[in-house]
Amino acid sequence: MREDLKTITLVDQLEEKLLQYIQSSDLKEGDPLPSEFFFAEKYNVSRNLVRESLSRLKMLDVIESRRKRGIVVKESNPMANFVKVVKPNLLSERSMLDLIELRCAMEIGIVPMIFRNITDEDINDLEAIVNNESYSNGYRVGPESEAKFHTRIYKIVNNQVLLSFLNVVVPIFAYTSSNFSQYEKFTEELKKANKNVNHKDLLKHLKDRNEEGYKVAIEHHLLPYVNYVHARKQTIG
Amino acid sequence: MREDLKTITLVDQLEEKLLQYIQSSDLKEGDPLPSEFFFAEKYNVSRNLVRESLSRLKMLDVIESRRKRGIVVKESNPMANFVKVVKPNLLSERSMLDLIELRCAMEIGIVPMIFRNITDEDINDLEAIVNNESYSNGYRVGPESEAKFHTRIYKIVNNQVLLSFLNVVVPIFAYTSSNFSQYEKFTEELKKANKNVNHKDLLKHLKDRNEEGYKVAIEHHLLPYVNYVHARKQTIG
DNA sequence: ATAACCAATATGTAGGGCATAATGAGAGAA
DNA sequence: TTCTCTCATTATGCCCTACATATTGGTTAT
Repeated sequence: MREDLKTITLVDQLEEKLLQYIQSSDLKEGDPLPSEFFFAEKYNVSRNLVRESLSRLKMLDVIESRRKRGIVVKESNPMANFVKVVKPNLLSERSMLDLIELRCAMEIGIVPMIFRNITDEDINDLEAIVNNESYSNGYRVGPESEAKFHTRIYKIVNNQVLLSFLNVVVPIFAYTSSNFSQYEKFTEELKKANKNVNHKDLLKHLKDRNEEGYKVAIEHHLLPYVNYVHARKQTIG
Repeated sequence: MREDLKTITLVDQLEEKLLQYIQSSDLKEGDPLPSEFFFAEKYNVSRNLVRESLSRLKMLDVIESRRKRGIVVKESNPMANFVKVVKPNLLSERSMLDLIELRCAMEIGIVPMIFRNITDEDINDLEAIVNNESYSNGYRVGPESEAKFHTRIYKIVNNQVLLSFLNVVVPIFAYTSSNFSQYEKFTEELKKANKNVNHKDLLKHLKDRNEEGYKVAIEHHLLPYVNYVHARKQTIG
């Protein structure tokens, strides 16, 4: 019934106004904003509220403030600060599953871009990473190695937002594989079906510039996750 | 040189502490948090700073506050509030290109998930949407129709975060196609090469449950964007 | 026992005050 | 004139008090 008790406060409105002000005033990165006092007068609120609103924008990396220098506009990576709040403890399982699913989709979707950009240097770096991996505790490498390899892959695409996204989802993957019980089952099944693909296999396709082969391989590589997400979503509705 | 003048303030630290507090205290959605006064005492700061920190978390939808009721924890869609700040005016061209690229990758990557989930009801809805589209001003529909169709596609995947992501990037697409000059050139080229794919074509593949055909078609459908992004990135380095 | 009322409580907002650091102008020296 | 040092100015960072308001829960009255 009374779900909508969260009142829209002055700070909320002010935040909106300040955003509009910044957007409409055609400011570029590094340009200074008027002082807190100015906004307080302009919008007829106390300096406290202005500070609160600006504080929100600071967190989102829209602006940055320096003592006395005042506040300057920032052009930020829109995903960079996400990593602050997207933490396993604060997310519902549902959201985590969504994020895992998106990461898998992303990884498959960037294949054309990878093969458009890949250079010999990329191959060399990846080779070094793969040679350093240890499969000591089974056929699957640890989350750190996993992240290292895929981060390097993402770099080929030359997309900063994509890299930030990976930073966001890596903790989710780590959390999931160590906390969600039935998870291991899916990896086991894959192994038995002999469809398990490791980084060495992926690298081979990259070396051969074999886009189709890589695409199939990466789909298999991610299949345990996709299956897991699908199954869990069925369960929790 | 002196780029790093942005001092780490007490609010920044407090924000971190409060996040940790929330994460470590094992609170579920709807659970109340201690009062602002409590935190002020606990961390030896003024209530103002506590309010500022909490205000940031509110903006990120981690918490929600109600008069007197106090502050309660929220389990939010991690991407939902993004749409507030990811606005064309506040982004560098670079970030916009990154986002466009990611959206294309996403669209291609979710194809397996679409065909895993699709039902007759989905087909019917999509058919209604396509029949309502007007190609009056050329062979390409407007951004609204574009968004409508793809939103419905995304719904098939049953992924809330994905839908939010679409909300984030739609304004970017609209801004780009109306503000970035050489953009139209790429669409033109595609049309000439007779590779242009419209929603009707996509729908046909969905109807036929033809995953491979759809995959190829959606890649063609998005090719103008991908080419545009690639070309621009080459130009701006 | 139910209804009306009141006190306690926590957020929302205002405004004053002080510390500090960066800036720029003005004074003094070469 | 020009360079350097100093100081007033200014804007952010932080604290404190006070009050309005809305919700909650207990108390009183019927």
